[in-house]
Amino acid sequence: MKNQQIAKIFSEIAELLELKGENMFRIRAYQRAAQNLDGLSKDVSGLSREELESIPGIGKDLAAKIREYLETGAIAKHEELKKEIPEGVLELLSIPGLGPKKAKMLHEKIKVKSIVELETAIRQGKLSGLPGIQKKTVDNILQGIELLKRGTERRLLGRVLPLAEDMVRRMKDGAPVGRIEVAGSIRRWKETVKDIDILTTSKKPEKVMDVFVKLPNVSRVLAHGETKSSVVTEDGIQVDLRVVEEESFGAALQYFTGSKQHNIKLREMAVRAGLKINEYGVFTEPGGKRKGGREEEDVYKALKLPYIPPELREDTGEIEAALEGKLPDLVTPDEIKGDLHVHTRWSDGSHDLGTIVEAARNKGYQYIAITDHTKGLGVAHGLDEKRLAEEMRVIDDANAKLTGFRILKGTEIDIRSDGRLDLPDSAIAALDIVVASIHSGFKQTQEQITKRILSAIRNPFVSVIAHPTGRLIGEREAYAIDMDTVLKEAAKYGVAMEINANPLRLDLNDYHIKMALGYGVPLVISTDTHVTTQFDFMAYGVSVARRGWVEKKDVLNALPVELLMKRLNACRANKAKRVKAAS
DNA sequence: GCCGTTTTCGGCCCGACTGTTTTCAGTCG
Repeated sequence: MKNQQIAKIFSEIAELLELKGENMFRIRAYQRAAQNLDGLSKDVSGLSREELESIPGIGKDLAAKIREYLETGAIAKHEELKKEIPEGVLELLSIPGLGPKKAKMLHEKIKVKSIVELETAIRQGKLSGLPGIQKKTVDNILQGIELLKRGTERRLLGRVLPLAEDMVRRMKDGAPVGRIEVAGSIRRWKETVKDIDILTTSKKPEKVMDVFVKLPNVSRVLAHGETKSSVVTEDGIQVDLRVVEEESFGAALQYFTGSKQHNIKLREMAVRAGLKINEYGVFTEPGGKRKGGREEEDVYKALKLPYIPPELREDTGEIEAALEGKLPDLVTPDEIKGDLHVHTRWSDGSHDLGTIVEAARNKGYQYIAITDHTKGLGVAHGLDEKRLAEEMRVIDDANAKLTGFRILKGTEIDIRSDGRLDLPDSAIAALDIVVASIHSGFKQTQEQITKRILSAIRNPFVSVIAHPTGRLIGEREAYAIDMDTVLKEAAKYGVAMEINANPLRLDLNDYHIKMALGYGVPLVISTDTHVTTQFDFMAYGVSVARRGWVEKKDVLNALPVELLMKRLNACRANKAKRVKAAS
């Protein structure tokens, strides 16, 4: 798909125009178009001129530019701008606190063309005497450069969420706060986040702010105001705190949860309905009469919309669905009845069966599937045919002593680099569930990888494909997989795709999940637990599922155990029939 | 540059904090 490439060029054009000081609405038009292209599920290369222009934010001119790129591989306007403004000047915009106006001025007055050059210029004192720049501004730029060097990349939700919750706890303990909640992309459960947004109410805002900027893990205070403060923690994460009145808490929570695009669309709707929405509430316009804002629902109600859960607020069709009364009834954590991907000490897990079962029962589950690795994974003490059979006998014994809980007999079978499974069919035929996944040959071509997964899907006993892209967020790229082909095949055979709940994996991701639902592929949400505490990863898995518009009916492990077994057996029967028909 | 059941022209989401200013521009979210 060329969408992302074109989106990138559009946003670069926007930045270049900013540096030129062009009309800001024109700049916004490019930014908006870039965002919409980035989130578009259809490939633009197949679209006609009319279809292009029907994309929100794309008009005659930008449609022509998209076609220009598709035909020539470049956009003339973009190339011209790049000639005018050296590439390094763009990089100045990435310095926090330094925007287009100052970057432009620095480039024009002292010919700075990169961050390195800017640093040198500062050390040589070349910035003194420039209009609007005094010592404080110079200090801020230097600190901004430091911040940038320490890494401003997006961080794993699984790392940041616990930090955010910890800060909320400390604020509750040490400051006179009323309602307090984490907002921003954390609340939308985005897989990676840039900063932490916390929102609270208080009768003594100044006191709250004083406590906040002095929290023990704060290393720098960026802003310290009456209602808004920003700090950077020792880990280099920015945390913003806002204090609002009780009557505004809902509106503020809605506002600071975002996404930006979602909110802009709501506000545009509000303007058309003669209303004004800001972080303090919903107001009539003109007149300014308050129509609500204490609760988040007030905002949606004012626009005659049902409540839209945070995970859906990405402006990817949720507002349109809400208008039509077609919002999904999203799956919830307490609808999950069991975990279908769990390891024990038999392979690379940390606990014996008893400990794992006890932890699962404490989570309130009705069942788990034990899915230890197979022999191909030597490092994980993978099981051969004989040990797998032994493990299954142990599980049978354990089941005989359990009431109200069932251990499903399973395995996470390795899909070898040649595409064959790691154990013969005879070894896995009697299992309740077979989860297949790739652990080697990540560098293979898309054709090879896809072929391996397809052959696993067609195996008569495989019922789930685990962590289907193999990515480790921020550490390892997904392998080259033709997801479209894989999902179609999975739908055909009734094989489920896993949403791996480990915050480092989270694949399928929200985008692929939507694709899977479109093809009618069954889903499972599993934690891939190796240590009992990892059962708690389920919250991440369910949230990604929700971001992918998943309902309870789409999730196999939201079924009670009898129905789950029925589905798994039906999948096998279906495969057997297909194999017979083919022969 | 986009967009329209007020408009094909004239709007375009909205507010807080900082620093350098004597009333506001720049930046951010």
